[in-house]
Amino acid sequence: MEIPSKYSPNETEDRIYAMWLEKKVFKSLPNDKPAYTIVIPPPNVTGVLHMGHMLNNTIQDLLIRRARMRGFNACWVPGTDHASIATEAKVVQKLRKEGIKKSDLSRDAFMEHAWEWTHKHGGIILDQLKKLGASCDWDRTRFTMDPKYYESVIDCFIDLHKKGKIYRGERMINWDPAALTALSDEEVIHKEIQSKLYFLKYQIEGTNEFLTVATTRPETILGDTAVCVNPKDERYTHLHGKKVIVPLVNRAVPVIADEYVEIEFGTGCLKVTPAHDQNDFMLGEKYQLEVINMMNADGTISEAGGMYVGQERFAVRDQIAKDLDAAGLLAKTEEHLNKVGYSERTDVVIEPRLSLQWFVDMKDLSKPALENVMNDTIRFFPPKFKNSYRNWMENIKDWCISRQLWWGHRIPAFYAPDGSFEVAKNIEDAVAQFQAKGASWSAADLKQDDDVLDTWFSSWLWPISVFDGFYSKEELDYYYPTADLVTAPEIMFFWVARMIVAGYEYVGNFPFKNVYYTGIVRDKQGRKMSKSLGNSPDPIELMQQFGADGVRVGMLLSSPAGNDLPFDESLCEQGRNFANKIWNAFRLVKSWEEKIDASLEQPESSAIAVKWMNNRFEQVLAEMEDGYDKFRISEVLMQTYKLIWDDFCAWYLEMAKPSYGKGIDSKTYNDTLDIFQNLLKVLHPFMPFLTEEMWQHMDSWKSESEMICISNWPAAKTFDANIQKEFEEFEQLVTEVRNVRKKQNLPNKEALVVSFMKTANRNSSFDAAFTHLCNISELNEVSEKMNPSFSFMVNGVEYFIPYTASVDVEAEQAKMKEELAYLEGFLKSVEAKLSNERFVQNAPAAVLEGERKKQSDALSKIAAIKEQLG
RNA sequence: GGGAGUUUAGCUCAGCUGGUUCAGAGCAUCUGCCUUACAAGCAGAGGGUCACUGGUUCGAACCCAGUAAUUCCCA
Repeated sequence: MEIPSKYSPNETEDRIYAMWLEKKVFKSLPNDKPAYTIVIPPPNVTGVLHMGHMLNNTIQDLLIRRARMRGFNACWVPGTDHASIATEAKVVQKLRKEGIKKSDLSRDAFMEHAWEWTHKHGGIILDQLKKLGASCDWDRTRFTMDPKYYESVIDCFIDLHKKGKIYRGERMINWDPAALTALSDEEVIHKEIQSKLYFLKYQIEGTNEFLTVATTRPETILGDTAVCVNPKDERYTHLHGKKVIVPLVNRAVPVIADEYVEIEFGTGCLKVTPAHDQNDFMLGEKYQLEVINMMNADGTISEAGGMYVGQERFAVRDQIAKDLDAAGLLAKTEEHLNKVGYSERTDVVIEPRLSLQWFVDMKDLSKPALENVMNDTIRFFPPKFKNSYRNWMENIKDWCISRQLWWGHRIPAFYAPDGSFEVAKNIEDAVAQFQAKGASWSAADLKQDDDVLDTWFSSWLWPISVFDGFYSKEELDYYYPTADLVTAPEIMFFWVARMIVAGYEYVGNFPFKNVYYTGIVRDKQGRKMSKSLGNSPDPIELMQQFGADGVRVGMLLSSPAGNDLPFDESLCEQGRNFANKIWNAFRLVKSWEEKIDASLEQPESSAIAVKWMNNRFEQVLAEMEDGYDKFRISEVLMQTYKLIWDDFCAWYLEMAKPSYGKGIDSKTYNDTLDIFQNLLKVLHPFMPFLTEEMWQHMDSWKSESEMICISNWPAAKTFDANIQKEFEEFEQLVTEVRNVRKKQNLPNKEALVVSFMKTANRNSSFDAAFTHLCNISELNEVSEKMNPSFSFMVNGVEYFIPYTASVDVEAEQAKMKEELAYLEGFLKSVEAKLSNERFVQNAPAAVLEGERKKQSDALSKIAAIKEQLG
């Protein structure tokens, strides 16, 4: 059979993936085997695959594939998130293009559009994951708005409300005046903005004196109800208890004193607008200040403002500055670098706003979640994230869960005309509950809350609800807790922490054992990859160019847990090259099939090669298992890479390769197949397509297991560190000989004679491999130095290769002198150490011994060079 | 403003208990090679004041303090 010299992933990957699906190898149902479960961080239902997903899902696939091969019942649950605000924004945008305004639609009509949009664009991302090779159990695909999932979210709300953990209250929230909804803190992006600091003059009541107050938002004076100074600020002590007149508005407000005010900032005086600033609200509650809400939901000035009514907030800011200036009440303005909150979705400036919202009281709920991360019941990788987790959980605030949107889980609260309400699963239950309390409202009287729940209020149940855990214990008991969660550190608070909270609250156990935090994928300039910057490559195109395996390797080559990944296409190129390298190793071994000569004995050089390679495999396997335990994925990949490229291809295959025109003995051939098979197994999680393709080409492998993805992971055996040590000497020897060849321009075809000085303890175990690999015609033991010749020392044994005519003797001697000088300097430093009494007294024996060995090695090398120089 | 990191070769990173795993890896670079699996390759080589300053120690990339640069999270 003809195998092309270049591996072409495009012809392979779809075929292999189709085979896996057809054989249902990713399917999982509870059985006798131990479960190993991962739930996917559900991407936005209408989203498309970006590089962050690629990284994330490659890691998950790797973990799940390895687990599957290690004999676990591996279950990777895929699914998507309804992404309330993002999806609704897209639907609104699409409708607008069609000339339809959301406000003209009924809720039901809008929902129809939203579902239509979801069905049209939903699931694209899941198909893209298949290209990547993701071995999810696709039959389990879940969506956070599936009927059963929906129900669990509503039941959770009702339950927490019953427990008194959910309440309704007036709070300062982040208001998006464009989307007309409250946002969670996490949906607000703080940007540094060059703005102005306005210095406003407040007349002190009953005097002609003025107090100057600095503010970035002069329009909010319409809502001022106090001015605050620091009690320690001596400049203003005389004003405590006095009143000042708000400029233009002419309202008299008290001067209050609170430590909150920073003496250094501005003039040290703070205007207090309780309705329009989080901290001012706090001051307002503390000092019982009047609350004037001077702004409408859309960001225009309200009736309560009294002036500029109906005008837009930023227009008023400019206007009021002019008017203040005209009235002589604007002392000055300064440039000021200010942090301003913007809406993640609409990119408008957030308005702090008082409003009635639903909250979850997190204080008690979060306790087990904090404790069990800190005590490593749930382990974070890398562990440094425990610090910020603790910081957040210890200062946790109540969670605002209502959103003024339609796309999502509608809050199950039913209001009576008198404003009283009941939380119930449906309107019938609500009527019954009202009646139980003696209120005889009928269904027609009641109105359900218009708002929906924060998306995270559904996704925090993900590890439970994907198994219908609220309604059936069967699957939950088997699959939960899951093994690993792979996600980005940015959503540690709004997702990871809350899943842990929900896990303890509803299952009484943690949702996952390990959390692996990936880094952020950045471009070469260190910028985060984003659609708006247009600096993100299209993952699908990348996979077409380099193959899914190449891209997987590229992503993992440089991404230790928690570290950002500076993405560069050259990494994928490296991955592709690696695939090709293995492919060609396969071609070589495959070609031996026809060269087997049963009459041949295994040559000694091959026997040692097999022995060493098997030993090497065990050694690296042990290192890899250790790396996996610590989630040091990129290190494991690099170990695998070097094991295959360097150890197997560069050394083993070269040693085992029959000489030109010769056949191969069947023992070496079979040993090589066994070695190759193990290598492919440990490589499979990284490069599933390539390894499966090769597996399918080799009948003897297929007879062990139909497919590599369900074959058995190699069991760890012991290894002999001595063999590796001997190999390293051999490696050095080969390199020295190659250098000599290079110096003389001697091609490998020409055989060489190598001599070595008779020594008692020279190890000869690799001699056969040495003569085979380096084309040595004679390897002689001599008792006298050979001159003139190249000489070098490997582990205390001196080797000689006679000069041929073309050697530049002068240059050789100059080089030797250089080395001599270096060795003498080295010796001096070692001897200085050894003559230091305190070192000799304090250093451990092993260190001392090492230093003495350095000394004796250096001495013998120096002697050898001196002799060579004559 | 509060908190958490990071700084080692041109790039991306290892370096675990202070000492032979101690200055390393991959990529990139340079020099030879179309050598009968692979030029997407082979063989070899060069490359670092371990951010800076001080301290502890017989001994510091590693521990301590300070400085600088930088990233992230929170307000």
